[in-house]
Amino acid sequence: MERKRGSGSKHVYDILRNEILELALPPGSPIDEVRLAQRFDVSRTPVREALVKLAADGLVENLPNRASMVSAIDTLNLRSFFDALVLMYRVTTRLAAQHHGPEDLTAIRERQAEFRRAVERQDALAMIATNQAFHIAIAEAAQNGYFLSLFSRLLDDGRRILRVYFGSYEDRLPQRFVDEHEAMIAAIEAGDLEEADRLGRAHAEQIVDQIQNLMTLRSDLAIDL
Amino acid sequence: MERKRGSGSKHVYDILRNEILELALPPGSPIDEVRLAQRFDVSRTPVREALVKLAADGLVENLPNRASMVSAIDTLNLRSFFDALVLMYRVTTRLAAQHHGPEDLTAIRERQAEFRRAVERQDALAMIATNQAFHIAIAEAAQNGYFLSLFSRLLDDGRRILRVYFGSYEDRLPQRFVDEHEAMIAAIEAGDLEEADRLGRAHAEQIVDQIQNLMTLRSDLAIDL
DNA sequence: TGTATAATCTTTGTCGACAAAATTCCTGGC
DNA sequence: GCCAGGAATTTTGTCGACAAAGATTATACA
Repeated sequence: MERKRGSGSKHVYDILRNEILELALPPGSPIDEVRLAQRFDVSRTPVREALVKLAADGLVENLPNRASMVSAIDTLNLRSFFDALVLMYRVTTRLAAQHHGPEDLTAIRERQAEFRRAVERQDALAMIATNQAFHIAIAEAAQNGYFLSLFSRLLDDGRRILRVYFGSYEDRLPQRFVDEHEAMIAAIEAGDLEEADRLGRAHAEQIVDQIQNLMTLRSDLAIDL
Repeated sequence: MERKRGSGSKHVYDILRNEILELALPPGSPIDEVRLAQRFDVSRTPVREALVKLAADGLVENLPNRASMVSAIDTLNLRSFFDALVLMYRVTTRLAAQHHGPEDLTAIRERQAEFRRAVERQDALAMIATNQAFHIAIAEAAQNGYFLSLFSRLLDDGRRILRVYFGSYEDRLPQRFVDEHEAMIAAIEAGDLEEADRLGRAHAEQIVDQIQNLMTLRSDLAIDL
């Protein structure tokens, strides 16, 4: 099984990235380059390249002369995270209303249909994933690479935060999200910037409130905000 | 001249990054790994690691099986850049007013003093650098890593854009900037969120307008907005 | 002469190896 | 029994080398 030249590093990067986001590699766990090299049947060089990229993404920390570690969640400041998340929800929805093209809308609607199906069959993991894809589609319609990259990073961090604090995902995203998504699509299609902004903000703040409520309920896991 | 173990990659990264931002390496120019390795008297391994990091910063593009290139400016969307820049000016100034500590203010004031001196002696390059440092200090006072990293990237891109379009820096930042900076400091110190936001926005939009004015004047260099 | 094809050269992606740094384990002393 | 110091092991950072992919040059043919 020969792999194509140049794909080694990317392959390792993709797999590792996914395992970190899925918490198969828990935060704080050390990363052994040699073991990874054996596992993927490559040398240490592409493994190290993948680790450098993951460090740039903020998913691993690269201590000098020491083993790399999956970046810990407690280094994430939750207040910063919520502030940035709300702002990016707002601005991507607003700019999508301003700059979207017709093909953007079809992509957004497809993601929304997938999200709706996940909600209907009460598949919590799929809800997280499809909700994320829905908002990434909106961010792509906003046609601003700066906001897209920050938003992507925020949603990735959010996945890890949710899984760390509410590991089992027993809490389901409500039907209400489906309706809010529909309203956002309508505002984007209508090109109503203010309404899109308002909906994005309300949607984001509802998510933040929900997370914070769960956190106060589980005060044993509480961390300083 | 033995260099310390582990510093090789970082050394190459720092030098290259600075040369890219200073346009000593112009956008679009190819990067030869072997030549860099010889120049820095290291092997290709740390050079490649530095290039991967720079690619993550968006400063170089890494084409598979082809030479890496300094990322071209025309891939930057100026509208996106301006949108993101204005928003980050606003939000960092606002959050600095909300979350700053006393040591943040002294750091901000130091940067402002350096900026004032640069304006007084009409040192254009120093103006750019100290103005950037001033706003980074504000962003650090805002205590939000997400916004800080995006803002840093935006200011770096801004340096390259300015140098590409107005290579000689003959245009000087006006005294007015010094006064606006003072007003921002006062609002931050007073904890006046709305005023800080308003000043940040006005400051940013003035900068954007100034750049756009220069661009229309030099329509020969005009690109699509 | 211009173009397509083949041979050659250059440059990247990957590998195994080695040395430095860190970690672990062992030994000796209290 | 516990701690300190040092040896041995493990793991990282760097290196030189080789093969594959791309770029370049040379060649054959129309």
